Amino acid sequence: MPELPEVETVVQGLRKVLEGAVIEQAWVRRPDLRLPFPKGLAGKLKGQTIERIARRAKYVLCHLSKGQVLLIHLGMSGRVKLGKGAIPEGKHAHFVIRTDDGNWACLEDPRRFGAVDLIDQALLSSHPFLAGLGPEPLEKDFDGKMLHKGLARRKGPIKPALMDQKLVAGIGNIYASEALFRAFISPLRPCSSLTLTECKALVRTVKDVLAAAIESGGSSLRDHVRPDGELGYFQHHFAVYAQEGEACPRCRAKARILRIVQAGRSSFYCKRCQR
DNA sequence: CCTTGAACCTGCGGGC
DNA sequence: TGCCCGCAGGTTCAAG
Repeated sequence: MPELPEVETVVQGLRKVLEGAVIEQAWVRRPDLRLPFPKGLAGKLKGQTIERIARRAKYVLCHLSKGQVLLIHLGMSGRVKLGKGAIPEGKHAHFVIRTDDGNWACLEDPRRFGAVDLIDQALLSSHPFLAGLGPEPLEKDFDGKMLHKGLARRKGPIKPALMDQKLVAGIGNIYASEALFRAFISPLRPCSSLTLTECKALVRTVKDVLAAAIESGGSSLRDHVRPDGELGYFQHHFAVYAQEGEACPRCRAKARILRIVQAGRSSFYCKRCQR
């Protein structure tokens, strides 16, 4: 499910219910996600207060009272559900915590590309998942100048580069296509050919599309629901993603949305509007 | 270094 | 109905 907007939506949902609560019990049902669960995780979580929940790129970071951080990555198909009362038993309910006020949070992940780790706060930024991540796209340090410099000596096309978490962290397959469409830039354009003006425009559209998606509660495709069970609805605003064969929303009937494969992922664009 | 492609795993929808 | 194929929001590792 999750690119930055979806993860941000998850974080916002979890905050309301979990921040300030004490973990009364935790269960690891199936430990073999992409990264094996840390040994003794359930026991280590028991009794800790969830002080603050944050996001870095596509990672959920639950800061705990003993100076530790519970890191959650949702992979491709992960979701977090919240509830009260009976603990969920589903086949893909791999990890559950229950708080002292009777709420539970459950990580479900059919494809098991997700990961959970528990790390000391002091070691957070050097954790293998987080070290080397580029700037947050919604922060000020992601700007046209920085992007232009970052692209200057890259060889390949812009679209896979936008998804490179070392360049800028949090953009995935949906929002890369959407941001490029809004900036009228072809996904095939060589990175080094983008002018500073185009980089500024692209930074603007990346920020705009991510902010708009967060505002809409993220995109609900196959798996993604918000922790409260509500659906995000940004998928109804896709201009190009998964719109192959549809009329381009900008030039209308004059061109249809194309699907191509780049670095093994689908890209969607309008050949007429994006140069 | 940099880039691409395959691999990880399950589920769903389409075509036959 | 059932089977086979392609496809899916991410990351990482090997190979070129």
